[in-house]
Amino acid sequence: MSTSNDLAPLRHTAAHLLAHAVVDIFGDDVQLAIGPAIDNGFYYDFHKQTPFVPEDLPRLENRMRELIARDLKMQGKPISRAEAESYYTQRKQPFKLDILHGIPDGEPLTMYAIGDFTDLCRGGHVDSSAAVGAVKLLSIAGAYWRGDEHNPMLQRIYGTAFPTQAELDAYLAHIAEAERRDHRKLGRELDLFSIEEDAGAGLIFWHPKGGIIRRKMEDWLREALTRRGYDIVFTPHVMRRELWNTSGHTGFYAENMFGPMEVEKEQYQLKPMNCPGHILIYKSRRRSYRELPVRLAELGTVYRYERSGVLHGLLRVRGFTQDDAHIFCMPSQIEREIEDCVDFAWEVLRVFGFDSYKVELSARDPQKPMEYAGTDEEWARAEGALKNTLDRMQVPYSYMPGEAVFYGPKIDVKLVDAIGRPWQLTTVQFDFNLPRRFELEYVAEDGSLQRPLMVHRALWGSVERFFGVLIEHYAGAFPTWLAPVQAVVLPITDVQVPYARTVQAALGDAGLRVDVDDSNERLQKKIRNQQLLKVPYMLVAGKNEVEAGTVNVRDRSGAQATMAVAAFKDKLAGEAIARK
RNA sequence: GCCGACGUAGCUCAGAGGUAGAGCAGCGGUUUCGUAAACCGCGGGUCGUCAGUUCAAUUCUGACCGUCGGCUCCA
Repeated sequence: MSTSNDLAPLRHTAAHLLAHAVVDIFGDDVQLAIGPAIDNGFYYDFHKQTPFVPEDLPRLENRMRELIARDLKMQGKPISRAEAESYYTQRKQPFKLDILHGIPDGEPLTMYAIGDFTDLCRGGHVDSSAAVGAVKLLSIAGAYWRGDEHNPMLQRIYGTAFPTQAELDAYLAHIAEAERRDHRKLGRELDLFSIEEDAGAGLIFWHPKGGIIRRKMEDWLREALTRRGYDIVFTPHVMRRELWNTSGHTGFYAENMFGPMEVEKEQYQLKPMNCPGHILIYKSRRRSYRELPVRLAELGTVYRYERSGVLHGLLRVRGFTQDDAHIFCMPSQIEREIEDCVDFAWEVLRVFGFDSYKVELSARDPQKPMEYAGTDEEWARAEGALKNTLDRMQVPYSYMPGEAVFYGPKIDVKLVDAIGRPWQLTTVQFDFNLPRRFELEYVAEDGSLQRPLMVHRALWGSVERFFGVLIEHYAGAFPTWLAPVQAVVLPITDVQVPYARTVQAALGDAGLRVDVDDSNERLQKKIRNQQLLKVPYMLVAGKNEVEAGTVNVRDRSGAQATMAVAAFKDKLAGEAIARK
């Protein structure tokens, strides 16, 4: 299949055809803004007195198909700045004029014409409308001019285009698959979690089945943390606001914090981050170089104010638990620590069934050193440490200058899920800011006081978000070790219920999570119900099985095998231990 | 927060200015059944919340709460 890069010219042309269709149908009511190709298609922004309605999309789409069928040629013509200026002034197109004014003097300008539609455009088109092939308009949305909320709100129409209908259909099927996996839908259907209007937006309730999965995830994490030399800590959810003044969060992070609360005339603050808490533990006594690195880990629940419009299921919430850790170490130790963080990230990928990832190294913008905390030397050394580590581990990565946060450079790992979507979860960040603000130190070998390096690191990012990603990655069909119910015994008639109970007890004694479906339903219905709940194994128990002391095991794919109860117990326990 | 759409039973959804319906789920019963939906019956909604208009509102208007698609891809 073509990549989005190859498709950009085709989609850019499709955007022009969309604008053509909009002008055809709505005429002078619209002003044109901008219409680029994007990763999965294209959009065009318009300013229009009355908003587009969903019924407009098929009309516009049909019009676009007519234009495509006419095989219109795309023709570019150079134009002078003055000509462009008067062209758009005459036609009362303020956004086009704004674009024009943003183009540096001396750059050549081109007008691209296709059919009756002419647009100031940088170019990058296919030659004719016929090459656009198959189009589909997907949605209408509001978007600020130039993405700035102080600017007018425009009407954006999103669409996509492919050379052939078959490729378009494949893409639409992919979208449908993503909808099928939507963690919000599966979360309800599988009774994993909910968000309760009575409690407030962006706050997650973990139901018993979601709770089992979370506990299994956390059990694994705590084991891994311990194995890798982290110390697990717990810190308060509310701390004096003065602490957040010291850390600087009341300044640079104020936008994302819940408001202060007053207790006995003292201001307190719900924590948006765990770092100050860990720093207080570090500072609680004098530290020696002998005990470094200090690695403090916490499943730390934080609360952040997110604007109502950006909340999204488990992926964007207002209260969540970070799998957070802070590493305090000497410069000589830093590369080993970074390496372990990256290696830890690999372990996460492996354990949770991801086999693809991308790594980004975010550095500061060399043009604006003043906008960052920390000295040039610190930045050079930290970026060097990150680079060296990745190179030594032979990890391919993208170097992203200007993408670092103000307090230090970082490595981000984006994992790629079962249907190819990237998710940014793991982050490993240097912090030059907090050690200085809190005056962190340790006693060096020569007795002098030195400032430790501090690294923030999260693997899942947050338990909630990672859970959401896992639900979609597995499409709700969790591997045995995570599945809330690992097997369900299905007695065919009431007569087998006592036997089903003994099977349940035998497996339960081995620490396995097993239910019995003793409902008054036929076997077909029980199977259907459990299939919808995505239980890994169904154990059918009828007359034959009772007599033989076996169960007929049906897995989620529908495959069947009869085996002794003890044999199934070993199989299931083996999978649980192997985290399959 | 902003633009647009939406909010009717647990879920999916229909409906109309004169106080509501289906399927599934639930409950009761019949059936005792071999690998993705047996049959009969019953209960369940102050139609998101609060105001306003009206003889009358769940339906119209407004505010609020919440959900969904977007608001960083730059001629």
